[in-house]
Amino acid sequence: MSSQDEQVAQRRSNLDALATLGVDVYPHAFERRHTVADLVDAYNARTHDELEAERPETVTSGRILAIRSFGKASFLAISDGRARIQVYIRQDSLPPLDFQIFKLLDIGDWIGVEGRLFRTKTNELTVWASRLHFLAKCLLPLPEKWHGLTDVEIRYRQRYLDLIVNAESRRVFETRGRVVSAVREFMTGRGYLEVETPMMQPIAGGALARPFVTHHNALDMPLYLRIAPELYLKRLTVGGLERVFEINRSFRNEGISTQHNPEFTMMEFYEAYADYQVLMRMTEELVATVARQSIGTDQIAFGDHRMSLTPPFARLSLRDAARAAASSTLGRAVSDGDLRNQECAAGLARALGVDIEQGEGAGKITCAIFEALCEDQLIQPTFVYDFPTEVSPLSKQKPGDPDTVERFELYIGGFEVANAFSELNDPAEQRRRFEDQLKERARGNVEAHAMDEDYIRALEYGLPPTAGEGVGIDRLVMLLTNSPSIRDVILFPLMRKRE
RNA sequence: GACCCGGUAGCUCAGUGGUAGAGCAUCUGACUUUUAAUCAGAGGGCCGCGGGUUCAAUCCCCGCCCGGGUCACCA
Repeated sequence: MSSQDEQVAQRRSNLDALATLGVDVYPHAFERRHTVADLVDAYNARTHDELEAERPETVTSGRILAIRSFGKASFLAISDGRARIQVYIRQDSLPPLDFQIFKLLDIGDWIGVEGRLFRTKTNELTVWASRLHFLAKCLLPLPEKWHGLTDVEIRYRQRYLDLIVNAESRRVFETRGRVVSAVREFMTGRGYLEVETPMMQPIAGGALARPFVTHHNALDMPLYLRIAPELYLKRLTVGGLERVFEINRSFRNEGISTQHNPEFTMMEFYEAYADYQVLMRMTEELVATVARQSIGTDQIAFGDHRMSLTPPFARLSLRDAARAAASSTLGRAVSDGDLRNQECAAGLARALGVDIEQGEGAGKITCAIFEALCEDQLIQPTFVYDFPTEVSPLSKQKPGDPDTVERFELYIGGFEVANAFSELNDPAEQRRRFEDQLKERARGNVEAHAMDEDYIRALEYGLPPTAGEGVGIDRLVMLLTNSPSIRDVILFPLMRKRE
């Protein structure tokens, strides 16, 4: 019998023995007076003498994380997930049945404890158990107490184990919860209405990405999991909802990396009468406020870097960034005009060793140069603004410069955290952009945007001047929790099927 | 998809072309204020899977599976 089988058999036999004693081994509820965290909060500051004077009584519960046994006396460490407390067990302080129960406990079991609080000789806050209640069995051995669980594969596949033994992991997901709450509070506080739009869409639009495909049986209709909520949210702005946001799960059928999970969370919002300049100022406030509310500061450490999220953030035009990087790499002056000319831009890309595809336009090449040379250098928060029209089919052009749109991306820690633009609201121009995308698609670009006639019709009813933005919640949480991989901030990241 | 690294006891990790190792965990015994408890003993292994080389493979070679990283693609 393997060690695991042996340990499971032992735990099963302890469970059977409890049942034989007449213990309900799967009780339905337990009424506790305090959580473990309550006790620690309330009594951690009390001295030995204060506790002896007060003799506070409690009924609490948790999972056993350690057992130190001395024959007729023992110490347990129990946890409610938030805090730990010690339980002191003595044979002469417990009813005989409860001591029998104690002897059949294993590490990982859930128990309820009644008793009074005191401090041991070593000054540890402890519950002196007068009653023990069995709540549920842990049939499998837990990871080791000292090194814990470090195998990332098990941490992702069996997140519950990670959460039981790695306090840091729990802290990350608590922070994530606070980030989402803070984002919601920030938006609703500014008069935005939280809405929910379809995750299953007949046309997957709003971003340049490959969708997941599914099928509705009764309607016999192909459907796509959304790649973005964008087009639906703007339909709502057409409908007069002037400020809307959605905390949305979106899905993109693409590679997995430290910064990409096939399903990910964005906060996308639209504000009528605003343009991208307004959103830059709002985004600074959002990021700084959310940081302060979720981790208590807007000064963060990320890997080897320290970043300040205090507004204002740096601003850098995309072409200037690409131009400066290309100039310094090549040791010769590169002009704005060079980047706007397809032949010059393609030549630059070749000289810089940046991969581009045959027939790619100047705008796409400029972006490729930016991504290759600049992106991972942008550690401190930086708005990169003014993108080529070619790569932005839903954004509004700059006055007098049809090759450029009013769009920005926010970079922090070397990756993109937000993407925003003044929304294209001219239906005729939108149709032309979609048609360009169809040409892209015909060239074999599977990520090109699809035609969406209903969206154009919505624009024909009139979209007020509007700016919109998507903020990557997972990536924001990575920054605020100093997590190097997006999988560390997603409870159940997608993993290949096992067995 | 390409390349690099990894997979050995429940967990964390050593290790060697010749019968497989430690700590924690588990079991037995001692112990009524310990806290990585201690002490004495014991059990626990398809060394990821499948081929090959070899008298002999956990180790060398090839393929595959799973994971991590880098790149590519994307957000």
